[in-house]
Amino acid sequence: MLDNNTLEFSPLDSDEDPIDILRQKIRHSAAHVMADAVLQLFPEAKIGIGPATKDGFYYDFEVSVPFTPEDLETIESLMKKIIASNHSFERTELAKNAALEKFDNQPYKIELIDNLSPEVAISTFSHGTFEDLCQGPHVHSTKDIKAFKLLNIAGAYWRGNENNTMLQRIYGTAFENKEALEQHLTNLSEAEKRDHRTLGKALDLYSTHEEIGPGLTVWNPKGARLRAIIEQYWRDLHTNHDYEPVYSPHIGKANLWETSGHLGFYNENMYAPMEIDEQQYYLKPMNCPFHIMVYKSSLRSYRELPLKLSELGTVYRYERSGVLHGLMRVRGFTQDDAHIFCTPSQIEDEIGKVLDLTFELLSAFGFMDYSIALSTKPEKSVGEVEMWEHSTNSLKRAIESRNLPYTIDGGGGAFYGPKIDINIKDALDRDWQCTTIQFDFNLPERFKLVYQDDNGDRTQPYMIHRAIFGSIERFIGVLIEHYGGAFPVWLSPVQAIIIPISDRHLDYAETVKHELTLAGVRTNVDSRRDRMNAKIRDAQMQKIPYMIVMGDSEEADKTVSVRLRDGTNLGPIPIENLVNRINLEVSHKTIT
RNA sequence: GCCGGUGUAGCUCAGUGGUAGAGCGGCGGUUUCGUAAACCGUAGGUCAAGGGUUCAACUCCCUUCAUCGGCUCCA
Repeated sequence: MLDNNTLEFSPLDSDEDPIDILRQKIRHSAAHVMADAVLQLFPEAKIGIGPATKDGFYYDFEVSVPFTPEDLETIESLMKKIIASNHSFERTELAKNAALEKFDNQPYKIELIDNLSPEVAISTFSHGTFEDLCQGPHVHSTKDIKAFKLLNIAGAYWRGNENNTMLQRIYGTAFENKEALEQHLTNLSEAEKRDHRTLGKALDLYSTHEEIGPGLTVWNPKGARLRAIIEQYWRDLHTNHDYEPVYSPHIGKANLWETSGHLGFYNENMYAPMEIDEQQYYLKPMNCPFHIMVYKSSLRSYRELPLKLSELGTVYRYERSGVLHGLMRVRGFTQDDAHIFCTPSQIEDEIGKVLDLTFELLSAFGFMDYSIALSTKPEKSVGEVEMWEHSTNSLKRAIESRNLPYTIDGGGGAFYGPKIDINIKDALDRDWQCTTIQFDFNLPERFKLVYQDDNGDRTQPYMIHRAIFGSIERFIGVLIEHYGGAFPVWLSPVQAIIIPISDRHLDYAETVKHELTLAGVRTNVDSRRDRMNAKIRDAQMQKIPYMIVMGDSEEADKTVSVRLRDGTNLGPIPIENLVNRINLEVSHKTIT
């Protein structure tokens, strides 16, 4: 059994880098200055906590009237004054009683002090007239906060618990100099431009409708094309890796979900049942019970194992309205799901194969940076201790045999089994949760799964859930943001747009289109009565990789003039050369 | 779900207690053009929905819906 306590270590930390340590100090100090300013402007405010974060800082306040954007400006100018006053940050250590007394009109601080472990020295940091319970560290003086900006206001529950009071949180960011702040603000607006919700609309990929309902997506033709390409590649790859595709329905009877236990432990995320012929049916939140039924459709022999059943299965889960977000968090989505049924001796090898498949699949889409986390047995769990140990070790060995760096989330596994989660890092260095590989000791037991082993005995198989994209919707959302909408050629819904210079080139344009289409290129003729320049601009904004311009000379020479979306003009080339070039990029899945 | 913001034409947005505007897009026409926006004309809106206040509401108030920023980075 893995020891949760000793093996635990925290994910790769920013604390190593001196600039990050400095920023942390600056930001934490800025948070103090902000609390100082807020208390000066709103003396009756109660202060919560004010930590530095990955990109900035925040502070939580209880105020009778929520802050307005104008308040933010006022607070910001007062902060500037405080910073300019060049107050030094002073640390004071004090006894618990003294601390309680000092903060006796700050109930949240009192709560924090009461919860501090007795071994920790209680300290405060002060600058000017403001003093805050804090273990530091801070910069020397307020003037070391060289550049900051308040960003937004949000509600936040005290300690993140929705049973607690809702406080008003002000977010801001701070840097060691103006340039770094400017750079950060530029990055923020860059991220905004890449927002998949904006691009999804601009590129006409998908849409959502009030009439349909929140968290439910319809794919417009271009998005559907992209999705179909992704799914086709996924299917082909899975076939090559010995997965058997299956299909399952969207609803199933109540007793199925009772047996699986979902009605018990997953009820909150399931939609209300519908009654059909006096039977209750539920919309599926997961595919596993159906795949289990496929498994159970015949008595399995050990010779059939591992049995790997795969499906792009659409599931529906209730998500609280406030957490829905574009394609990233929705109520109806498609998992690239598979369930592996195997013998104990096969698990390590199978986990390894899933890892290999994962990296093969994700790298094809240009994701090369991963962070891997292994989650071990939580306090409350089902399944034999030996199974946990065997599985956890096999997960660990599979990762280590591939020399992959990983972290361990001690006790972070599901109650039914240990798991590996893999996040991908996108072009803006943001992490996205995709892949999960999970053991399940619960369902084989509940559904009484067996196989006939080589002694003729009936034995319970191991079962592994795994999804590599996680959700197709979210994965496409990530793809959109990663590429800023300029997809690699193999994924581009429209790979080439044909732009005739004038109407008299339309026939030749159609000929070229025909040839390209025959060669498998997704292309269209822009036959609108518009000038070439306008068509090019349009194609640029649609981020179409190839713009094929043609006029008299191309028609005469049977060539095409090719412009790439980065502005490069390849000049006139034979159609065949273009086709070869595109096909090469498609078959290599070249990232452009 | 909760706190706050937003909702005006297909899209992006302006607007006022006296019943609505631009640009782009669409459509019609003129132009036939050489690598990021030709020109002219024209149609299109119960100002998210419902209720209330008012002589009068897109504007003020309430409710609902949708959407955006957040809601365990822990002194």
